[in-house]
Amino acid sequence: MIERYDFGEIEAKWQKHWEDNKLFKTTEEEGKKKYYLLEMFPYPSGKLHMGHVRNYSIGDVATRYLKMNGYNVLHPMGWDSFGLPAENAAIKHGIHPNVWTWDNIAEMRNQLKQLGLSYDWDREVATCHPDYYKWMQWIFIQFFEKGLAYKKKNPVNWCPSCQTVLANEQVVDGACERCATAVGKKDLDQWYLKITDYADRLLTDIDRLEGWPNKVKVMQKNWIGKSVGGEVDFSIEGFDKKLKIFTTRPDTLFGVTYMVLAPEHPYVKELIAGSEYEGTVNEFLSKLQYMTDIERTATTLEKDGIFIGRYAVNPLNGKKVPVYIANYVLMDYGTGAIMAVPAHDQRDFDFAKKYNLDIIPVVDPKNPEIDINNLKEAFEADGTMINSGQFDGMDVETAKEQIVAFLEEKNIGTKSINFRLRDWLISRQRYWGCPIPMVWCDHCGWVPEKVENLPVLLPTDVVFTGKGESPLTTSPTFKDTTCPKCGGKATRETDTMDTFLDSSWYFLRYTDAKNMERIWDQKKADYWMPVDQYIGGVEHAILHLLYARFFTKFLYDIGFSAADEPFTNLLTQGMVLKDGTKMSKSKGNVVSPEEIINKYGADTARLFILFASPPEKELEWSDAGVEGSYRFLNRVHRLVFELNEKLKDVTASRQAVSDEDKKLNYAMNATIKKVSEDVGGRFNFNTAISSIMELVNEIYRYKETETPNLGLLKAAVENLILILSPFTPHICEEMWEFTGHNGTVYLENWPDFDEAALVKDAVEIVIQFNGKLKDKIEVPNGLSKEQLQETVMNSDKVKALLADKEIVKIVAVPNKLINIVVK
RNA sequence: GCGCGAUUGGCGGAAUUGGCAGACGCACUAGACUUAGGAUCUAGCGGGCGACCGUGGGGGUUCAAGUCCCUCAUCGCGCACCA
Repeated sequence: MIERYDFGEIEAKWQKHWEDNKLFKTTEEEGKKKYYLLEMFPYPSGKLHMGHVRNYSIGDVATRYLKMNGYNVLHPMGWDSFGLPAENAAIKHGIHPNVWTWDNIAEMRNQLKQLGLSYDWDREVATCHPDYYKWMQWIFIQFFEKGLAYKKKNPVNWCPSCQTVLANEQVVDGACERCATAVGKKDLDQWYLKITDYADRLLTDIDRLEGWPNKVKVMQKNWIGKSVGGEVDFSIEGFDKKLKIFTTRPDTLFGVTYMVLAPEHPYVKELIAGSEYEGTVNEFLSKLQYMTDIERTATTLEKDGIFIGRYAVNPLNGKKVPVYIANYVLMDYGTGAIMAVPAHDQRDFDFAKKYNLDIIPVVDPKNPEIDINNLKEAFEADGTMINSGQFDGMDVETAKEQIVAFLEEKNIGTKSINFRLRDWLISRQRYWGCPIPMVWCDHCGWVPEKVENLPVLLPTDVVFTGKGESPLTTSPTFKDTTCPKCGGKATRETDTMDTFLDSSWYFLRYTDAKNMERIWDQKKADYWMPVDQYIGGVEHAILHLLYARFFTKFLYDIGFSAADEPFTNLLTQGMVLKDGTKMSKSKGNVVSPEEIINKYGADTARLFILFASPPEKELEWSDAGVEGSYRFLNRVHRLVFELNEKLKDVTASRQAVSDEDKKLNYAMNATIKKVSEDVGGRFNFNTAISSIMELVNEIYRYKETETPNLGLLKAAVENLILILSPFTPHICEEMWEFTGHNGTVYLENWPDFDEAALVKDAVEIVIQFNGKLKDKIEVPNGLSKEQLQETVMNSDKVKALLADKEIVKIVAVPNKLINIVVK
C-alpha cells in the first residue's frame, strides 16, 4: 500500500487474488448454517447498468457479512440469455444470436468481476446453453405427462411488431410489454401450461411469505383474483340449452332485469340464426371485431350492446328478461355470460340507463339519503333484502348463502369460484428460445421427445426474417423427424418457449449447476433450498415471481424440490434515477458504471450506491455524492496509512482507561453493534455506513488527544477495516494486509461488541417543561425514577424555571428524560 | 374507480418500542495551510433579533406525536368493464 489511494492497482490486485485462490467457491458443508443468497440474474444485453450495480452490490454486502458471521453462503450468478434482442441483432446486423449472446456474456461477466462481487463462478448457468435447456425441456415433458401442458386453438394476444404471441401478463394496457405496440387478437394453435390448477395454492400460500414486501403480495393476490360466488342456470325461451352465468352476488338474483352474453359467446350464432335480428346483430359483431384490445377495454369506452330478440327466464321467480350482447362482458372470464342487476352493479346500471331497462332494487340500504326507487347510481354496499320473496329481511351475506343453498337444492345452480388468472400461454414464434420438445405424429398425436434424446438442439441453419412463423420452420433439417412412440414419420414443434420458463427454476439448478446426469442431485438441492434471500427489481413482482412459485410447487409435487415456496425473503430494490427520472438512453441521463469505475473505482461506486438511499427505495444519482464517497475512502486510507508507522509494533487491545479511551471504546463497540444490526437484520446499509463514518471521525479525533492508547487505537482501526469490508472489499483487503495481517478479510470473523463498553458512567438527561425542551444535564447512569427526580429538582436552572409556576405532575423516565407539567 | 405506498432543511436521507427532530453525507459560508486549490484541516449551516415557531393541511389521543387515531390534499406505483 502506498500513500496515495491507488484504487485501480488495489482492485485489480485483489480481484486476481480472490480468483486465483478460488475464494468464493462454495460446497455443501454439513453442520454449518447454510444461507442461499440470490440476486435476479441479468439478461446479457452487453452492458451493465446502474440498476445491476445496485442489485448486485446489495447482495454482495449481505453475502460477505453472512460469510464473516460463519454462514456457508451460496451466492451464484448466471445469464437469462434467451430472448428477443439477440434475434433482433441477428436480423439487423447479421450476427448469429449465439455469437452475439456469448460475446455479451463474456463482456458482462468481466464487468461483474470488476465490481468485486463474491460469486461462485463455477456454478454459472446460461439459459441458452444446451446443458441448461436440456433440463428445461425435461421439465416441460414432466408438465406434459402430468397433463399440465396442452395445445389449444384460441384467440391469442398477438404483437404485430415482435411478430409473436404474448402471455396475458405481457400485455400492459393493451400494448406489448416490450415494444409498446398495440396488441391484436389472432386465432392460433398454442401451447399452454395449466397454472390455473395451482391458482388456489398460489393464492393461499402468499400468506406464508412473511419475508416478502406486502406490496408484492397484494399485487400477486390481485393478479390471481379469486372471486367466490355461484353459477346459475337460466333457460332461454325456445332454446333447449341452459345459459350458465357466474355471479358474485347471488343475493341479487331477484333484481335481474336483463341478461348479457359476451359477443364471442358460442350461443350467440345459434340464438340469432334465421331470426329478424340476425342482420343487425352480425353488423354489431363485425364492428367489435375490428377493435383492438386497447379500444375494447378502455375505461372511457361507452358500454355498447344490442338486444338479440330472445328472453331468458329467471329460475327463482320465473320472470322473463331480455337477452343482450354487449362489449362489457368478456368471454374469457366466468362463463362469458352474466345476469344483470342494474340496481346493485354500476356497469349494469350504466347500461340499463342507456337502453332504458328496468332497475329493480333488492337490497335496502336503510339510509334515508338514498331513494331506493329512484337510484342515482348502483347501490353496491351492504343492506337488507327486499323484493326477494322468502329471502326478504336477510342481510346480504346470509342471503348469498341461503340463495346458493336453495339453487343447489333445486338443482339450478352451484357454489362457484372464479380466478382472474388464466392458463399460461408459452409458445413463441421466435428462434432464440428453448425448443418445445414435442413431436406431432398423425397416428399418435402430440408425443414428447424421448428423454435420452434431449436436448432437442436449436438448429443453426435457419433464416431470420423477423416475420410471421417461427424461424425454426425454415430449417431444412429440424422439422422432419420420426415419432418417438411409433417410429413413423412425424414433425417437430417449431415454436420455442417463453423465456419466463427458463428463469422459473434457475435457482434450483444453481444448487448443482454442472450435473450432466440429472437435473440436480437431490441432496444438494435439498441442502440449499429454499433461497433465503432473493433480491431484484419490483418489476418482476407478478410475472417472474409468480411463475417461479408455480414451477417450484410443481417440482415439489413431482418430488424434485424439498421446498414448495422458492424464496423465503424477498427484497425489491428501488430504481436508480437521475434528475428525478429513470435513467434511459432517450432521456440522455444515463451514467455508465464503467465510467464511474474507471474514474473512482468499484469500491466508491458500491459505497455511494449503498449509502445514498435504503435499498428498497429509489436512489437519486448524484455526481457530488459519488465524490463524497470517494473522499471518505481516501480519508480512511489516509488514516490507516498515517497511523501504521505508530501502530505496526503495537498489539491491539480493548483496554480503556481514560475518559477519552472510554469514548473511543464506546464508539467502536456501538458501531460494531449498529452495523451488525443494520446489515444482518434490516438491510439498512445507508445507516450502517453513516455510523462507520462517525467512527472514522471519532478515531481522527481520538488520535489527536494528548495520550492516545495505542493498543486501543489499533483495535479501533482493525475493527473499522473489518466492518467496512463487506461494503468496499478491495480497499479493506489492502489495508488489512498493510496493517500486518496474512490472508483475506473475507475469511475473518465478524467482530464482537462488548456490552460492558456500551454502558456509560454518565448519561444525559433531557429536562422538559410541558413536553418542551428546557435543559440537559449529566447524571450518573442507572438512577432510579426517584433519584433522577430529586437530582433534577435540585438543579439551579430548574429551580429558576419553576419560580412562579405550580407543578401539576412529574414524569421521569430513567436514563432518558424528565417532563415537568406546570401551570 | 379500487388497492398499495409516500410527503421531514437548499438536496439525498436519519430518528428501531411514542421520549432531545434534522444523525451521516452533499451543497453552501467563513477561516487556516498554500505559488495555487477542485487536496486537506477548523468552524458555521431549519426559520426568527428574540420569547418562540417548525416533520404536506386541519382536527384528536397523550405528561410527551415525524411516530398512534380521524380527515383532507398532493405525488408515485399496481390493477382496472373480472360480473
